[in-house]
Amino acid sequence: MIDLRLVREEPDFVRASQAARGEDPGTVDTLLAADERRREAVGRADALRAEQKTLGKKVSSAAADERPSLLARAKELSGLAKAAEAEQAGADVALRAAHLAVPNVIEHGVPAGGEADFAVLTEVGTPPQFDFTPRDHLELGQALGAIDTDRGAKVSGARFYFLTGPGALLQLALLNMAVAQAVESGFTPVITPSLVRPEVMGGTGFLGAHAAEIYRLEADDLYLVGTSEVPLAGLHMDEILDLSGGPLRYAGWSTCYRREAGSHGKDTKGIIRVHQFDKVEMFSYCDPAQARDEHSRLLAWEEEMLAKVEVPYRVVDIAAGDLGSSAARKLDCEAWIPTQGRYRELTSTSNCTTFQARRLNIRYRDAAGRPQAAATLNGTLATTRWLVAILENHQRPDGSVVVPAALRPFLGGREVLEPR
RNA sequence: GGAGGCUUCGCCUAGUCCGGUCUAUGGCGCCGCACUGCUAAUGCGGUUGGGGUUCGCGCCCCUCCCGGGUUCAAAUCCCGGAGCCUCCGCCA
Repeated sequence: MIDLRLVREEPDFVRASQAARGEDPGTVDTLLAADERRREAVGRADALRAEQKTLGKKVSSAAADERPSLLARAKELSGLAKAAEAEQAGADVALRAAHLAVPNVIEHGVPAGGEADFAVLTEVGTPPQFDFTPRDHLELGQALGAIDTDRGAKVSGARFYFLTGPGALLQLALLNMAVAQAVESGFTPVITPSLVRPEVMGGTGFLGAHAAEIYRLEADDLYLVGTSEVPLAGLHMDEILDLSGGPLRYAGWSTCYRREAGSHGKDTKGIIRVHQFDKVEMFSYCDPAQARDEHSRLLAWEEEMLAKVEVPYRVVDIAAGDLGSSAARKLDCEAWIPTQGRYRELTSTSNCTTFQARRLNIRYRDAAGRPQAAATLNGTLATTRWLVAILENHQRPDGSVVVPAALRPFLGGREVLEPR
């Protein structure tokens, strides 16, 4: 939810954000009207309740002969107050709905437009030139005995896989390296639940337009998370945090589940787009005034990881229409995938400002000691998909794969993965 | 799966049987002031959160896990739900 004060005081600012997202600026006016109606309703109900309360108190102390008339008045007021309360409840519901319908206000500088309108901020490294025909990650993975998608499909269906032998070890090495970096950088490592309650999933903003992406366990009314951002955001739900010592930073390790509804036919081969994968995710709670700086730091930590695996990548500024409801700005790092001849997303860091925190009731005390909505941010440190970039970029003519130096300590010192 | 207990203003806690003066008790912590020639002790005062209104002081409403109900009136009575804990059973 966005800040209602901002909507009241600078509606044009919010309308402009909606326009950049390609969404209806009219939702802002709907919200303003709902806000106005609610405040009127609250005023009426409060006044009636106050009157009813004082009268009710008189009843207990009234003389016997005054009681009947007092009770009659009280009863009448009670009815009026109930009606006003019902009206207020209706106005509350309407406001909430209008409030939830407005996505986060974009950060200044975010490119307007849709999926194709991203801006490339930087490119790092150069795509490798092979003097042989490079193999794709699946071919490499199969030869190494690292990836088994056939049996993944047999056991669980399309978009499932087994990581075996060196594949399993490589993923563990990568994720462990991510955790090690996070801990060194001051993050608290966390292994999170993968199933969350509806209010947590909803609070993070995932039950809106992308609800079809999410697995739901109907028998238990729980959702499988698509990222540990969800449980990490829920971690401090309904709490008032002490941020006086700087941001609270967590590095979550979890398995992630995605239905990939609507992506039929895309990336059907290998492990680029799968229903289940593992991820180490950074999550930060901070003072909203520091959120922009924190976003830069998260990006820097992502780039540090990408440097360690030695793959060429670029950083893109995602356009407003492609942000998702919670993010004010989203920066993706995309790695070069040789056999596709293009860059693919490996990391994504979002500044959600106070949007998620308002929904989840996560606050901190400002300098004056007043509770205020905190800012939340997240960013990827490593995922299963990284194996694709590592395998393809570091392959050699014989199908072996060189392990990036930084990763070797996490792989028992192995320098090369050899085909079986 | 079965049985029982618990949930109160940051933390702990009184109050719930028997509805109104609960405008919720006390302790810890925190803040302010006073005092003692030190920031220690002591005393006094303040300290839930949300909302409405106001230039402001302030005033008002809501808030005793959540949602309904009874009543002029609910922390308190009734119904439903959630979470936590204990024990039994089952499984690992």
